[in-house]
Amino acid sequence: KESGITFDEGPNEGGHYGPYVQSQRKDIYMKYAEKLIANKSAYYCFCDKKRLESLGGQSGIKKYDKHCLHLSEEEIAKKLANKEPYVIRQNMPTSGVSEFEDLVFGTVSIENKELEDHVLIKSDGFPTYNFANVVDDHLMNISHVMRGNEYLSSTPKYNLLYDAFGWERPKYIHLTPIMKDETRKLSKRYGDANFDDFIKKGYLPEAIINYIALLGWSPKGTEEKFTMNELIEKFNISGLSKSSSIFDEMKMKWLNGEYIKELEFDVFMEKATPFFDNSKIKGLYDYHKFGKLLHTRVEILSEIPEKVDFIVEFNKIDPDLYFNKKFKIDGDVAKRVIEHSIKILENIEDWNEDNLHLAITQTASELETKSGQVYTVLRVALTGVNVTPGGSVEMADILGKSESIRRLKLALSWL
RNA sequence: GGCCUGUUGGAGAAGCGGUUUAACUCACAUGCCUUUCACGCAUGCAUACACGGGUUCGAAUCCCGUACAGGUCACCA
Repeated sequence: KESGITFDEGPNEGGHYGPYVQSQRKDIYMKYAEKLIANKSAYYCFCDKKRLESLGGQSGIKKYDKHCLHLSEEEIAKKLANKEPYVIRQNMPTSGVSEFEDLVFGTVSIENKELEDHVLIKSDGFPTYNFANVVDDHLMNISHVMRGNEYLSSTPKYNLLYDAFGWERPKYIHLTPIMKDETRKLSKRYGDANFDDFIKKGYLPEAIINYIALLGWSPKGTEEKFTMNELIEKFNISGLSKSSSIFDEMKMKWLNGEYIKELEFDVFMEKATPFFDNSKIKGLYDYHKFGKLLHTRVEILSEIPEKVDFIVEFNKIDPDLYFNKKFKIDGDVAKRVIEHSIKILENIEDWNEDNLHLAITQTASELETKSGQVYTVLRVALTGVNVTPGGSVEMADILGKSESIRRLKLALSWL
């Protein structure tokens, strides 16, 4: 639901082809299995586990030997009457070739002798996936089957089932897996991040969907950023890839950043607030002011704490931090700038960005230096770090007048 | 092991026998912008089509083999 992917039919959605819960369809499967028995495409099998195990060669790979296919009508009737447990097996042809067209992989063919007489109905009366899948898809009017390509090699046996019923085969579209690296699938079972995890990390659902759509499929043009509606409109089977693709969080991150930048500021703040709450500025500094600065500086929301925590950690500043070649700043320059700035800043009555800019310009001109020098010195003096989101004016604005002055005086004492 | 399938730069990919000296995106690098960072803009990433044969006037594109990788071989889905 959160991803924006919806179903047309299902146990929760309803629809005209129910019931949609497999256990409620038990009778249906049995009825169809019996049709297959009637036309010799399937047969009862009474073999027990022990006999089945004895079939295994030294390699451990066994194939059912069609033993029960050759049971006589009377024997079958008798075993059935005795309530002997049974399964129903698909009767595979032993010669010839099965072929089908996959819309992605093209013609796929396999020799029928490779196929085994699989169980269709288990001894508990429930169908195997192999069988339910075919019966359900046909009864529910499925035209296209899209699924992971681990089903590619079992598709021929499903087709044989469609043929045995005289049903039209669906179109097949087998999709490649998303990999974590060259050899391993991205898998929740092995602790890889899933949709929920990415949401918790501050990814936007639209960005995740957009990125995932780009794995194993490529659009016609050179655009890559699409809304769900655009994806639906642009999607075409010919863009589907035959080889698997490796999940690259870096690119998803970039995409997410694009989505974040285009969020309305209010919406951004709404989503960002929980992450601000999780940072050290909670209850201390204005989220809104930091939000303005971080809107273009953050690719995923969970980066917020690490980008803002510095503001509360104000420790003794290493004089080397002031050193700046471009603006010709060293410890002495910093000292003079801070000293003079304090005097001017103390006179600001309305502490806002405009007035702060004016104060810095004034300081620079009175000191007969470039304003860049003042900006740079103050930024370091106010924060104690040399990389900040936003500059000295924004930092001073966030800190407020008294804290700014306090920090500048401290910074001065450390020089 | 048998069978099925795949293999274009670090990642996603376009390309479907000839204007390909192989698009585009991310990552990376550099420059511009700039009070740092980021955004934005520009440029680059030292000629990368798994390898070997073949077909062809011409192959990343067709065929064969090899290597590597994945899938499958359940009374699981």
